[in-house]
Amino acid sequence: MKRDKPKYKQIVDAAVIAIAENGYHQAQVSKIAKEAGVADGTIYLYFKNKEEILISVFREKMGDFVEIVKNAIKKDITATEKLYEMIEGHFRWLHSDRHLAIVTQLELRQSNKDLRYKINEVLKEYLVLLDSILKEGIEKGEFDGQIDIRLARQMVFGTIDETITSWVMNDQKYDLLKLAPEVHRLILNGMKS
Amino acid sequence: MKRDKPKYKQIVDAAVIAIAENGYHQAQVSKIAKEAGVADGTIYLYFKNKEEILISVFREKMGDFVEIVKNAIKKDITATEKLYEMIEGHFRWLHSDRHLAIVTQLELRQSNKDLRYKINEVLKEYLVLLDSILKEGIEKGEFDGQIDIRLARQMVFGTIDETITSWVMNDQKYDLLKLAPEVHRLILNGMKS
Amino acid sequence: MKRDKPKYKQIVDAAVIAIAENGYHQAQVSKIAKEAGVADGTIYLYFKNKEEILISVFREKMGDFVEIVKNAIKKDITATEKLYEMIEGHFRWLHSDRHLAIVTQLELRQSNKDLRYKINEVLKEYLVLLDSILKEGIEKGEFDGQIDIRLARQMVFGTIDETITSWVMNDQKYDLLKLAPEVHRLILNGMKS
Amino acid sequence: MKRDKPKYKQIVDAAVIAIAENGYHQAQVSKIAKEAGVADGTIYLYFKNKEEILISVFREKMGDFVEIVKNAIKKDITATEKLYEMIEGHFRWLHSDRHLAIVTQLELRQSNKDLRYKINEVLKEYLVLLDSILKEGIEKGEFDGQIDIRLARQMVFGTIDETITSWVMNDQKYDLLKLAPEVHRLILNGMKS
DNA sequence: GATGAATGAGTGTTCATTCAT
DNA sequence: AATGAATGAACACTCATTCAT
Repeated sequence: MKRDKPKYKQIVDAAVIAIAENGYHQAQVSKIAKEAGVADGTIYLYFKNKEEILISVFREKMGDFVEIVKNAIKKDITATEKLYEMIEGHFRWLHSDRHLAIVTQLELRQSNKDLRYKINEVLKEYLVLLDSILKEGIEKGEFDGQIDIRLARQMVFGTIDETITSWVMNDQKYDLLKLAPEVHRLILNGMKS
Repeated sequence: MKRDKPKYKQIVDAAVIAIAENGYHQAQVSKIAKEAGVADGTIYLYFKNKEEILISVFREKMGDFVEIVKNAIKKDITATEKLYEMIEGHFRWLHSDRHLAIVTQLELRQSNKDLRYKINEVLKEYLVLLDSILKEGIEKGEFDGQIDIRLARQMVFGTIDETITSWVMNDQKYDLLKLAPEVHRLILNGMKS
Repeated sequence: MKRDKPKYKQIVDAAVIAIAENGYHQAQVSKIAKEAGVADGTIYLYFKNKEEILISVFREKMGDFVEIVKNAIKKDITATEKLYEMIEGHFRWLHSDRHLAIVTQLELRQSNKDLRYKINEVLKEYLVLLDSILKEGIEKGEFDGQIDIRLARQMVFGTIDETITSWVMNDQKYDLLKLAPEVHRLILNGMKS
Repeated sequence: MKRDKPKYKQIVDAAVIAIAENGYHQAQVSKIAKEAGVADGTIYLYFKNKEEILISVFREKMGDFVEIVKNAIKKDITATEKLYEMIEGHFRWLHSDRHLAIVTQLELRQSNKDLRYKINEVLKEYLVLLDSILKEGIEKGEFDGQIDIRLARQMVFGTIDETITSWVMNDQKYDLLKLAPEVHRLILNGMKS
């Protein structure tokens, strides 16, 4: 691997832009290469094939975000607060990179099952962190001890993901970050009056 | 349109099976035609192009389900109960057709952005019903008057969708229907103890 | 298989011309299609892939020749005469098709090992016929009972093949057919005075 | 040219091994360089291009063998005996280098027409020696004065070549050297009883 | 002399759609 | 209405060669 070489990062970043601007199926290797300012063949000095570029996009970018969450979890705060940090961090992560938001929420989902399976592997690291927050909250009595962890995880992730996707499909025209408190509140208290 | 002709339905059903069994990208028009027992060219007497078949799959099948929900809403029950009927109905709908579940949760999401926008148009009818339940619940004081309808809708839909997708990705090996009460409870009360 | 359809033969013949005129590595599928007067995609209705075209070229054309030899062998003539018919038939076969001669003697030998292995399978049918002539000649006392059949076969085939290849490499500028009697004589009597 | 520098020979030897072990089309310049223990670019300090390496392989190795034959011809022996020395020498040459045998009999024949014409230029030196033996034999009355020198040459070379190729294709699993007397006998006396 | 990272031209194959029958 | 043979555009990847160091 040559992940430390500057061209590796250069190509990953170019892939995000090429996919966001042209769409998944129209982001040919030659377009990515052009965007990165390298020759087509150079791509293959850093990636085995096109799929490797795409999985790397997700792994590298998601990795940045997982780091943020990991740091938030280490803090001496309640599970409730950690959950907020996760939601807000997730929103902030994609809010700060319009292209990346389009790629993760819309384009990368068009990939074939093989690639999506690999993407899910990366996603698992995120879901494990979420689970640990949920477990901690239950242990500390902050969250309802009766809840099914798997269902709760699906509610949290499903709500966050759907919120971001809607924001992207609406051309990111409102402020995603401002929604964090209300999403947090809904997840914790539900809709009941 | 020739939606009433028997071959129209025949082709739509064949498309569901072809996609579920071969995957979105491997469900060529010729495979759908073979599954439907017609010639390739015949497809084009009933659909303008391949995209039309796929959008029809979603429209026809989703239509069946929307009818169910519409009937549930007419009943003289509380908004809370209507919400339960919707969740349970959604689960029951996909629980009763394994192929369709695979197609809506996994395969159709690989379609390009254009098709997905069109699918979302169809989905809107469903979301409008969901909104009406939410509004009714707020008016009747069952749901918190402070909630943002859009966010609440995204939580409900995101949670349901993620729950079903997880079930499909786990090869539908547990009983989806049994999860309805807990999902309903989580949405209403949240995770807080 | 669709070997009886006229387009099958049309494509095989086009391949011979395309390869002879452009060389093995420059005979792209698109060139063969153009020569055959069909679209590129049409090729794949009759052949699984490019290699299939090439092996078919050899099989179909070699088949024609093997038939000739089979008929010659049935005749009520001596093994010595049968051997002459084989040599003369081989020369006549390639003499009658300049393009095919170039393809079998020069171009097809550039194919990769896989393809050459398959070509050798076809060639085996020819060598079996040769062996049967040799055995018959030995039994009838026409040929030396001491000779090693395998070596004799290699001498006969090696001599014929080298003679034709030289003729092709010299741009087929002399009369190959006239060499048959002398080649026959050399094989039977050797060089000794 | 830099044929005397140690790296020149080093690269030629590496090419033989790389081609024999990987096949003609899989013997990339980078593989030859690696086998020779030099950088890719270094190859181009000694050879104009890849074709130059391959022609050098044939020239250098064939040259060794031609020397042997030249010495054999100088001896005070009959043309018949010289012919035997040539056959036996040819067999011995390739028998002593398994890699080289694969390269000359199988792999190098996959090269394009251009390269094969150049290889034939090198081969000519060998064929001239063969011709001189044939002429001497005729003059001395050992060989039939009626034979066509060119055809006789093609018989001798074709038989030897086909014999060696068969041996290589059979994974060199029998003793090639033992075949020399019988091949010699066949060429001289033919198959007739 | 030696290196090796970078280059970029070149091609077999698939499949949605058409149209003569 | 129905057929299915024919079409042809579109793209990831390899590898011989170069040249700045």
